[in-house]
Amino acid sequence: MAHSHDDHHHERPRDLTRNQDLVLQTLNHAEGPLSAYDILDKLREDGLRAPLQVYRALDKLVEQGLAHRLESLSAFVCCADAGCHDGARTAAFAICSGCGRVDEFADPEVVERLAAWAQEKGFGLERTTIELRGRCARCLGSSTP
Amino acid sequence: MAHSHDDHHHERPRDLTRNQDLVLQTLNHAEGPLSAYDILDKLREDGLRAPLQVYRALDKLVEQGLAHRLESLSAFVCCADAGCHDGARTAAFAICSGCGRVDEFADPEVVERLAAWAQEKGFGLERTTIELRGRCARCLGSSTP
DNA sequence: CGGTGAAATGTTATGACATAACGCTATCGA
DNA sequence: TCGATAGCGTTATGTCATAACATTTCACCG
Repeated sequence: MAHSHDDHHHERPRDLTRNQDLVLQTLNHAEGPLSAYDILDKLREDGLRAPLQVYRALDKLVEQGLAHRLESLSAFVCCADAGCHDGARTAAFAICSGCGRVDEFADPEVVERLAAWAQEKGFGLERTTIELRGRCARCLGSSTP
Repeated sequence: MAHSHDDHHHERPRDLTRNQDLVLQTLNHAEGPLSAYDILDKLREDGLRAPLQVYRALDKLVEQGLAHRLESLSAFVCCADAGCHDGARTAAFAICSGCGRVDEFADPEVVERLAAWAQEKGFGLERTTIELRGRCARCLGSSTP
C-alpha cells in the first residue's frame, strides 16, 4: 500500500470524464467567465440537459485546479496556467467591469502576508479568494474613461 | 460650494432610514454573517415583507461602508470597525467553516501589493475582495482537529 | 470471467439568492 | 407650490445551486 510509485490514488490530473472534458473545453474556448447555465446552454447539443451535470463537472475541475470559481461573479474560468495547480495554489483575479475579461495572477508576497496573518491568529487556512474589480487598460483606453 | 459645513452632499454617514437602521441593527446583533433572507426573517415582525426591502437597505449600507458582503457566502456582516470606511477601504475576511464566525482585518502591505499590480497593468482598480476560508483557532482547539 | 465498490451519470424537483418593473410617498430646496 | 431625488411596498420573475434517487461505467481483485 505504501509502494513508491504505486500512486494511482493520488491527487494528480487523472483523466477527465466526458462531461468534465466538455465543460473544460467550453471554458477554454470562452473569452471570459461563464456561469454554469451559460456552459449548459453551450453543451445542449452535446447531450447535456441539467445543471447538475455541469456543476458536478465543475466541482471536479475546480478541485483539480483546472478551473476557478469567481465568487464575486458566480461564474467560472479555466485556469490560466496549466501548471498553476502545481505550486501557487492561491491565485488572484482582476475582473474588468467593461469587457468582462479576467486576468489571473499570483503574488507570493500577498500570499505570504495572508498566511502570516493566519499563522499569527491560529487560523487554519484552507482556501483564499482574491478578486479585483475595475476596468482593464484596454477598456480605460477606449470608451467612457 | 466650499463652505466648511455645507456638506450635505458628501459621502459621510448621513442618517439612516428606518429600513436601513433595522437591517444594520440586525447585522450588529448577529454572531456571524446573515443572508438577506435571514435578515428578512428576523425583521418580519417589524413590518418587512419582501427581499427587496432588505436588499435595498443592504446596498446603501455596503455603499457607506457600514456593512460588507461576503462573496463566497452570499451573505452580509456589519463592518467590524466603525471607522473602517474612513481609511482602509480594502478589508480582508477570515471565515471559519466551523462556527461561521468572521474576522475582519486589513493588511496595508497586501493592499499595496495589489494596488501596485493594478498600477503596473493599467488596471483601474475599484474594489477588492479578499476572503480566507478555514477554521478558527477556537474551532481547531475543540472538535475534530 | 464475473463480482464488487467507487465514481460518474441522468432526471426531476426544489431551494436559495437576487432583481425587474410599477406606482406611491416623503423630503427638500428653488 | 413645484419639481427633483430618494426611499418605500408589492408582485412577479430571473438566476444560481443542490437534494434525492435510480442507473451506468469501469478499474480492480478474487
